[in-house]
Amino acid sequence: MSITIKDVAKKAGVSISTVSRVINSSKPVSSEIRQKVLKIIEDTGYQPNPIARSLVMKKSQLIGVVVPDISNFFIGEILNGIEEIGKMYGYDILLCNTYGQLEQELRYLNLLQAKQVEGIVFMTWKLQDQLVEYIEKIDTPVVLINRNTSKLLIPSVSIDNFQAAYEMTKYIFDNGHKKIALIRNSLDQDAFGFDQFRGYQKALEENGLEIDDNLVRYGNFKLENSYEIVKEFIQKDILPTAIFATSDVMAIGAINCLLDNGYEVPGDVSVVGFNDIKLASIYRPNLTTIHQPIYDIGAVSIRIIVKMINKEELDSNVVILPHELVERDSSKKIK
Amino acid sequence: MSITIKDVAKKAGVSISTVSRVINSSKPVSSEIRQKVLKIIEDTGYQPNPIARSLVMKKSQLIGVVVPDISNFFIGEILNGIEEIGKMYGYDILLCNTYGQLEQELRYLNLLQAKQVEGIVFMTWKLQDQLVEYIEKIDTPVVLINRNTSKLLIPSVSIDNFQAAYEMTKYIFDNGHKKIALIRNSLDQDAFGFDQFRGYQKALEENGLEIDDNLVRYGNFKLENSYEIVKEFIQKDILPTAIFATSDVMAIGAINCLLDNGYEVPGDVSVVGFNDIKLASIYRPNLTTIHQPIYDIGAVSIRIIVKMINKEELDSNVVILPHELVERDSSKKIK
DNA sequence: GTGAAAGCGCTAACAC
DNA sequence: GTGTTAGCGCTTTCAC
Repeated sequence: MSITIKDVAKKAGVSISTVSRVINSSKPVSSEIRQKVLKIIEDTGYQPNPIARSLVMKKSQLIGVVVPDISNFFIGEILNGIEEIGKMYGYDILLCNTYGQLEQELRYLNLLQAKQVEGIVFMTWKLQDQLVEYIEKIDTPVVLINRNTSKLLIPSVSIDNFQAAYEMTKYIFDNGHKKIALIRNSLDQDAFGFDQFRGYQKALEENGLEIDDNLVRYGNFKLENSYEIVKEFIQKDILPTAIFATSDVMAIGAINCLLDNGYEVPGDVSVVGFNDIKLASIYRPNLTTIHQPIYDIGAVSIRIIVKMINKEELDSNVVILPHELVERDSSKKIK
Repeated sequence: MSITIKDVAKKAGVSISTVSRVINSSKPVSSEIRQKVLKIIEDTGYQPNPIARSLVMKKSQLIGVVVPDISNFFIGEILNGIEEIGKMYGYDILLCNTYGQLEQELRYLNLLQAKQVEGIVFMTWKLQDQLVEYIEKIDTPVVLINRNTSKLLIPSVSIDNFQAAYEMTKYIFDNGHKKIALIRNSLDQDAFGFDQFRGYQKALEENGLEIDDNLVRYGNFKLENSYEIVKEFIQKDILPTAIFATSDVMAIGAINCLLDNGYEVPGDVSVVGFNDIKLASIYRPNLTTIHQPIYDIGAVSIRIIVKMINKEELDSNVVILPHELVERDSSKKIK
C-alpha cells in the first residue's frame, strides 16, 4: 500500500490538515513545521492521491479529446499541440477515437462527462445537428476544432476556410487555368467544406468563370476516393488542367491516379491541396497547398478550454488562425 | 450539482447499498426493487461517479500510453489499436508525448503512477538503461512496444526484427544486388535496431558478402537524416545499387534524395523500407517493405496489460507477431 | 498557526 | 434480501 497523507502526518507529528496545507500552500504554516513535513514527504516519496483530491475538489485535471481518426496525418499533428499545451496547464489527455461515427461520438461525449473531464476538445468530419444539440446542452466546456461555429454557441478554432479556398482558386486562375476541378469534402452546410466551396465559387465568378458541375466533386477525405474521381475525369475525357483538392491526402490521391495513367504533374495537370501536413512536402512532387498552423490549432484549442474551465471571458467565440498559400512543385503556370 | 447515489436511494426509498447492488449486480436484489431503482436511474439520468468509485476500489480504469511522437505515422497507427481494444475492456487512454527525451519519459512514468493508472504501454526510440531500471522497479504493469525484451523482465510485443531484416536483405541479394547499404537506427544494443543489423549481417555473410562500413549508416528515424546520408553516398561516389532503410520514412528520404539528384528508383537504385505504414503504399514509387501488423501490435499490447492488471499468467513475456515482406515498386532485379 | 471533524460519492463488510 | 456503517485519501470549514 502506498503512503498517504495520514502517514506523513503521523511521522511529522502533526495533523493531516497541516500536511494538506503545506502541500497546497493553501494556508500559512510555520516555517519550522513546513520544513519538517517537506522533509518527510521527500524521504517517503509521498505523492498525494489525485483521485481522492478530485473527489473532494470535483476536478479531474482531465481533458477529453475526441477525434475521428488518430492515425490521420492532420489530426496527429494537432494532437501534438493539444498534448503539449495541455500538460503545460497540468491537464492530462483522455483520448477517444470515433471513426467519425455519430453513435461513437455521442457515446464518448457521454463517457467523458461521466469520467468528469473538465473540458472536451472535439473534432469530427461531419458535425451533425444532433451532436450540436447535445454539445450545447451539456455543462462541460467543449471547443470544436477546424470548424467555424459563428452560427453556434460552441467556441471553435480554425482558419478562414472561405478565404483560403478563394486565394487558392484565384492563384490557380492567375496561373492561366480555366478548367479548375474541385474535390471537396462531403459535409453538412455549416462545415468548413462549404466555406471552401464558397471561396472557390467566388474566385471563379469574379473571373467570369462558370461552375462546371462535372468538375465539382465530393470526396470523403480518403485517398482512394479522389483517385476514383480523377479516374472518372479521365474516362469521361473531361480532365481539367487543374485540380484543387481540399485536403492534401486527396490531392495526393489525385496525383497518384494521374501518374498511374501516364499524365505528368504539373506538366499536364496542376494539383493543389489543403492543410500542408508533413506529407505535403515529403511526397513528390511537393504539394502546392494551403498551410494551416496545425500545431497551433491544437494549442489554441486547449488554451480556450482552460479559459472556459476557469470561467474566464473568451475574447471571441470563434478563433481564426492565419493561413498561407505555399507554392511548391505540383502546380505551374500555363498559357 | 449532479445527482448521486444518495438521491437515487432516497427517491427509490431504499438504502444506498441496494442501489449500489443493482448498479454493480454485486449481490442479489429482489426483482421488484431492482426494477424500481432501475427506473429511477433511467428517469434521473444518474451516472455513478467513477472518481468516487476509483477511490474506494483503488482502480482508475485508466491506462497510460507513453509515446515518443504522436504525429509519427507508425505510432499513430499503433494508437488506433491501443485505443480501440482499450475501450473494449473499459479502459481509457491517458496519452503522453515524450519526444523521446529520457527526462520526459521518467517524468511521465512518475506522473502516470501518481494518477493511479492501472497499466502503462510504453514506446520509445531508445530504451535507456535508467528507464529499464525504473520500469522494473515500479508496481504498475508496463508493456514495451516494438522491442524485444527477452533479456529483461518487462513484457513486450514486436515482430522478429532479426528475421525480417534477414529476409529483406536476402531478398535484395537474390535480386542481384551486391552493394547493399543499410540505413539503420541509431540505438542501444538491446534494441530492435541491433536485431535488424544482425539480420542484415547474417544475410550478407551467408552469401559471402562483406560488410562495408561505408554503407552501414545510422539514421535517426527522420526523413532529412536519410536524405543527407544518401547525399553523402552520391558525393563520395559510393552509391550502392540497393539501399535498405529500417523505416519507411527513412526509405522515402533516401528516394527523395535520389530523385532530386537525377537518379531513378528503382531504375538506378533499389530502395526498400521497413514497417509498411500507410504512406508506404501512398508514396510513389510504392515501397517494397516489411509489413508489420501495426494495429495488432497496439491491440496485443493492451491485451497483455489487461492480463497483467488481472494478475493472469502471461503465456510468454515476449510476444512476437508475424511480419511479411511486401514487394512493390521501389525495388527491382538487376543482373 | 494548528487540529478536529465533516464530507466528497462510492463499495463492501457486517448485521439483521 | 436489505440496511447500517466504516472507510477510501483528501480538502476545508470551524474552533481554539
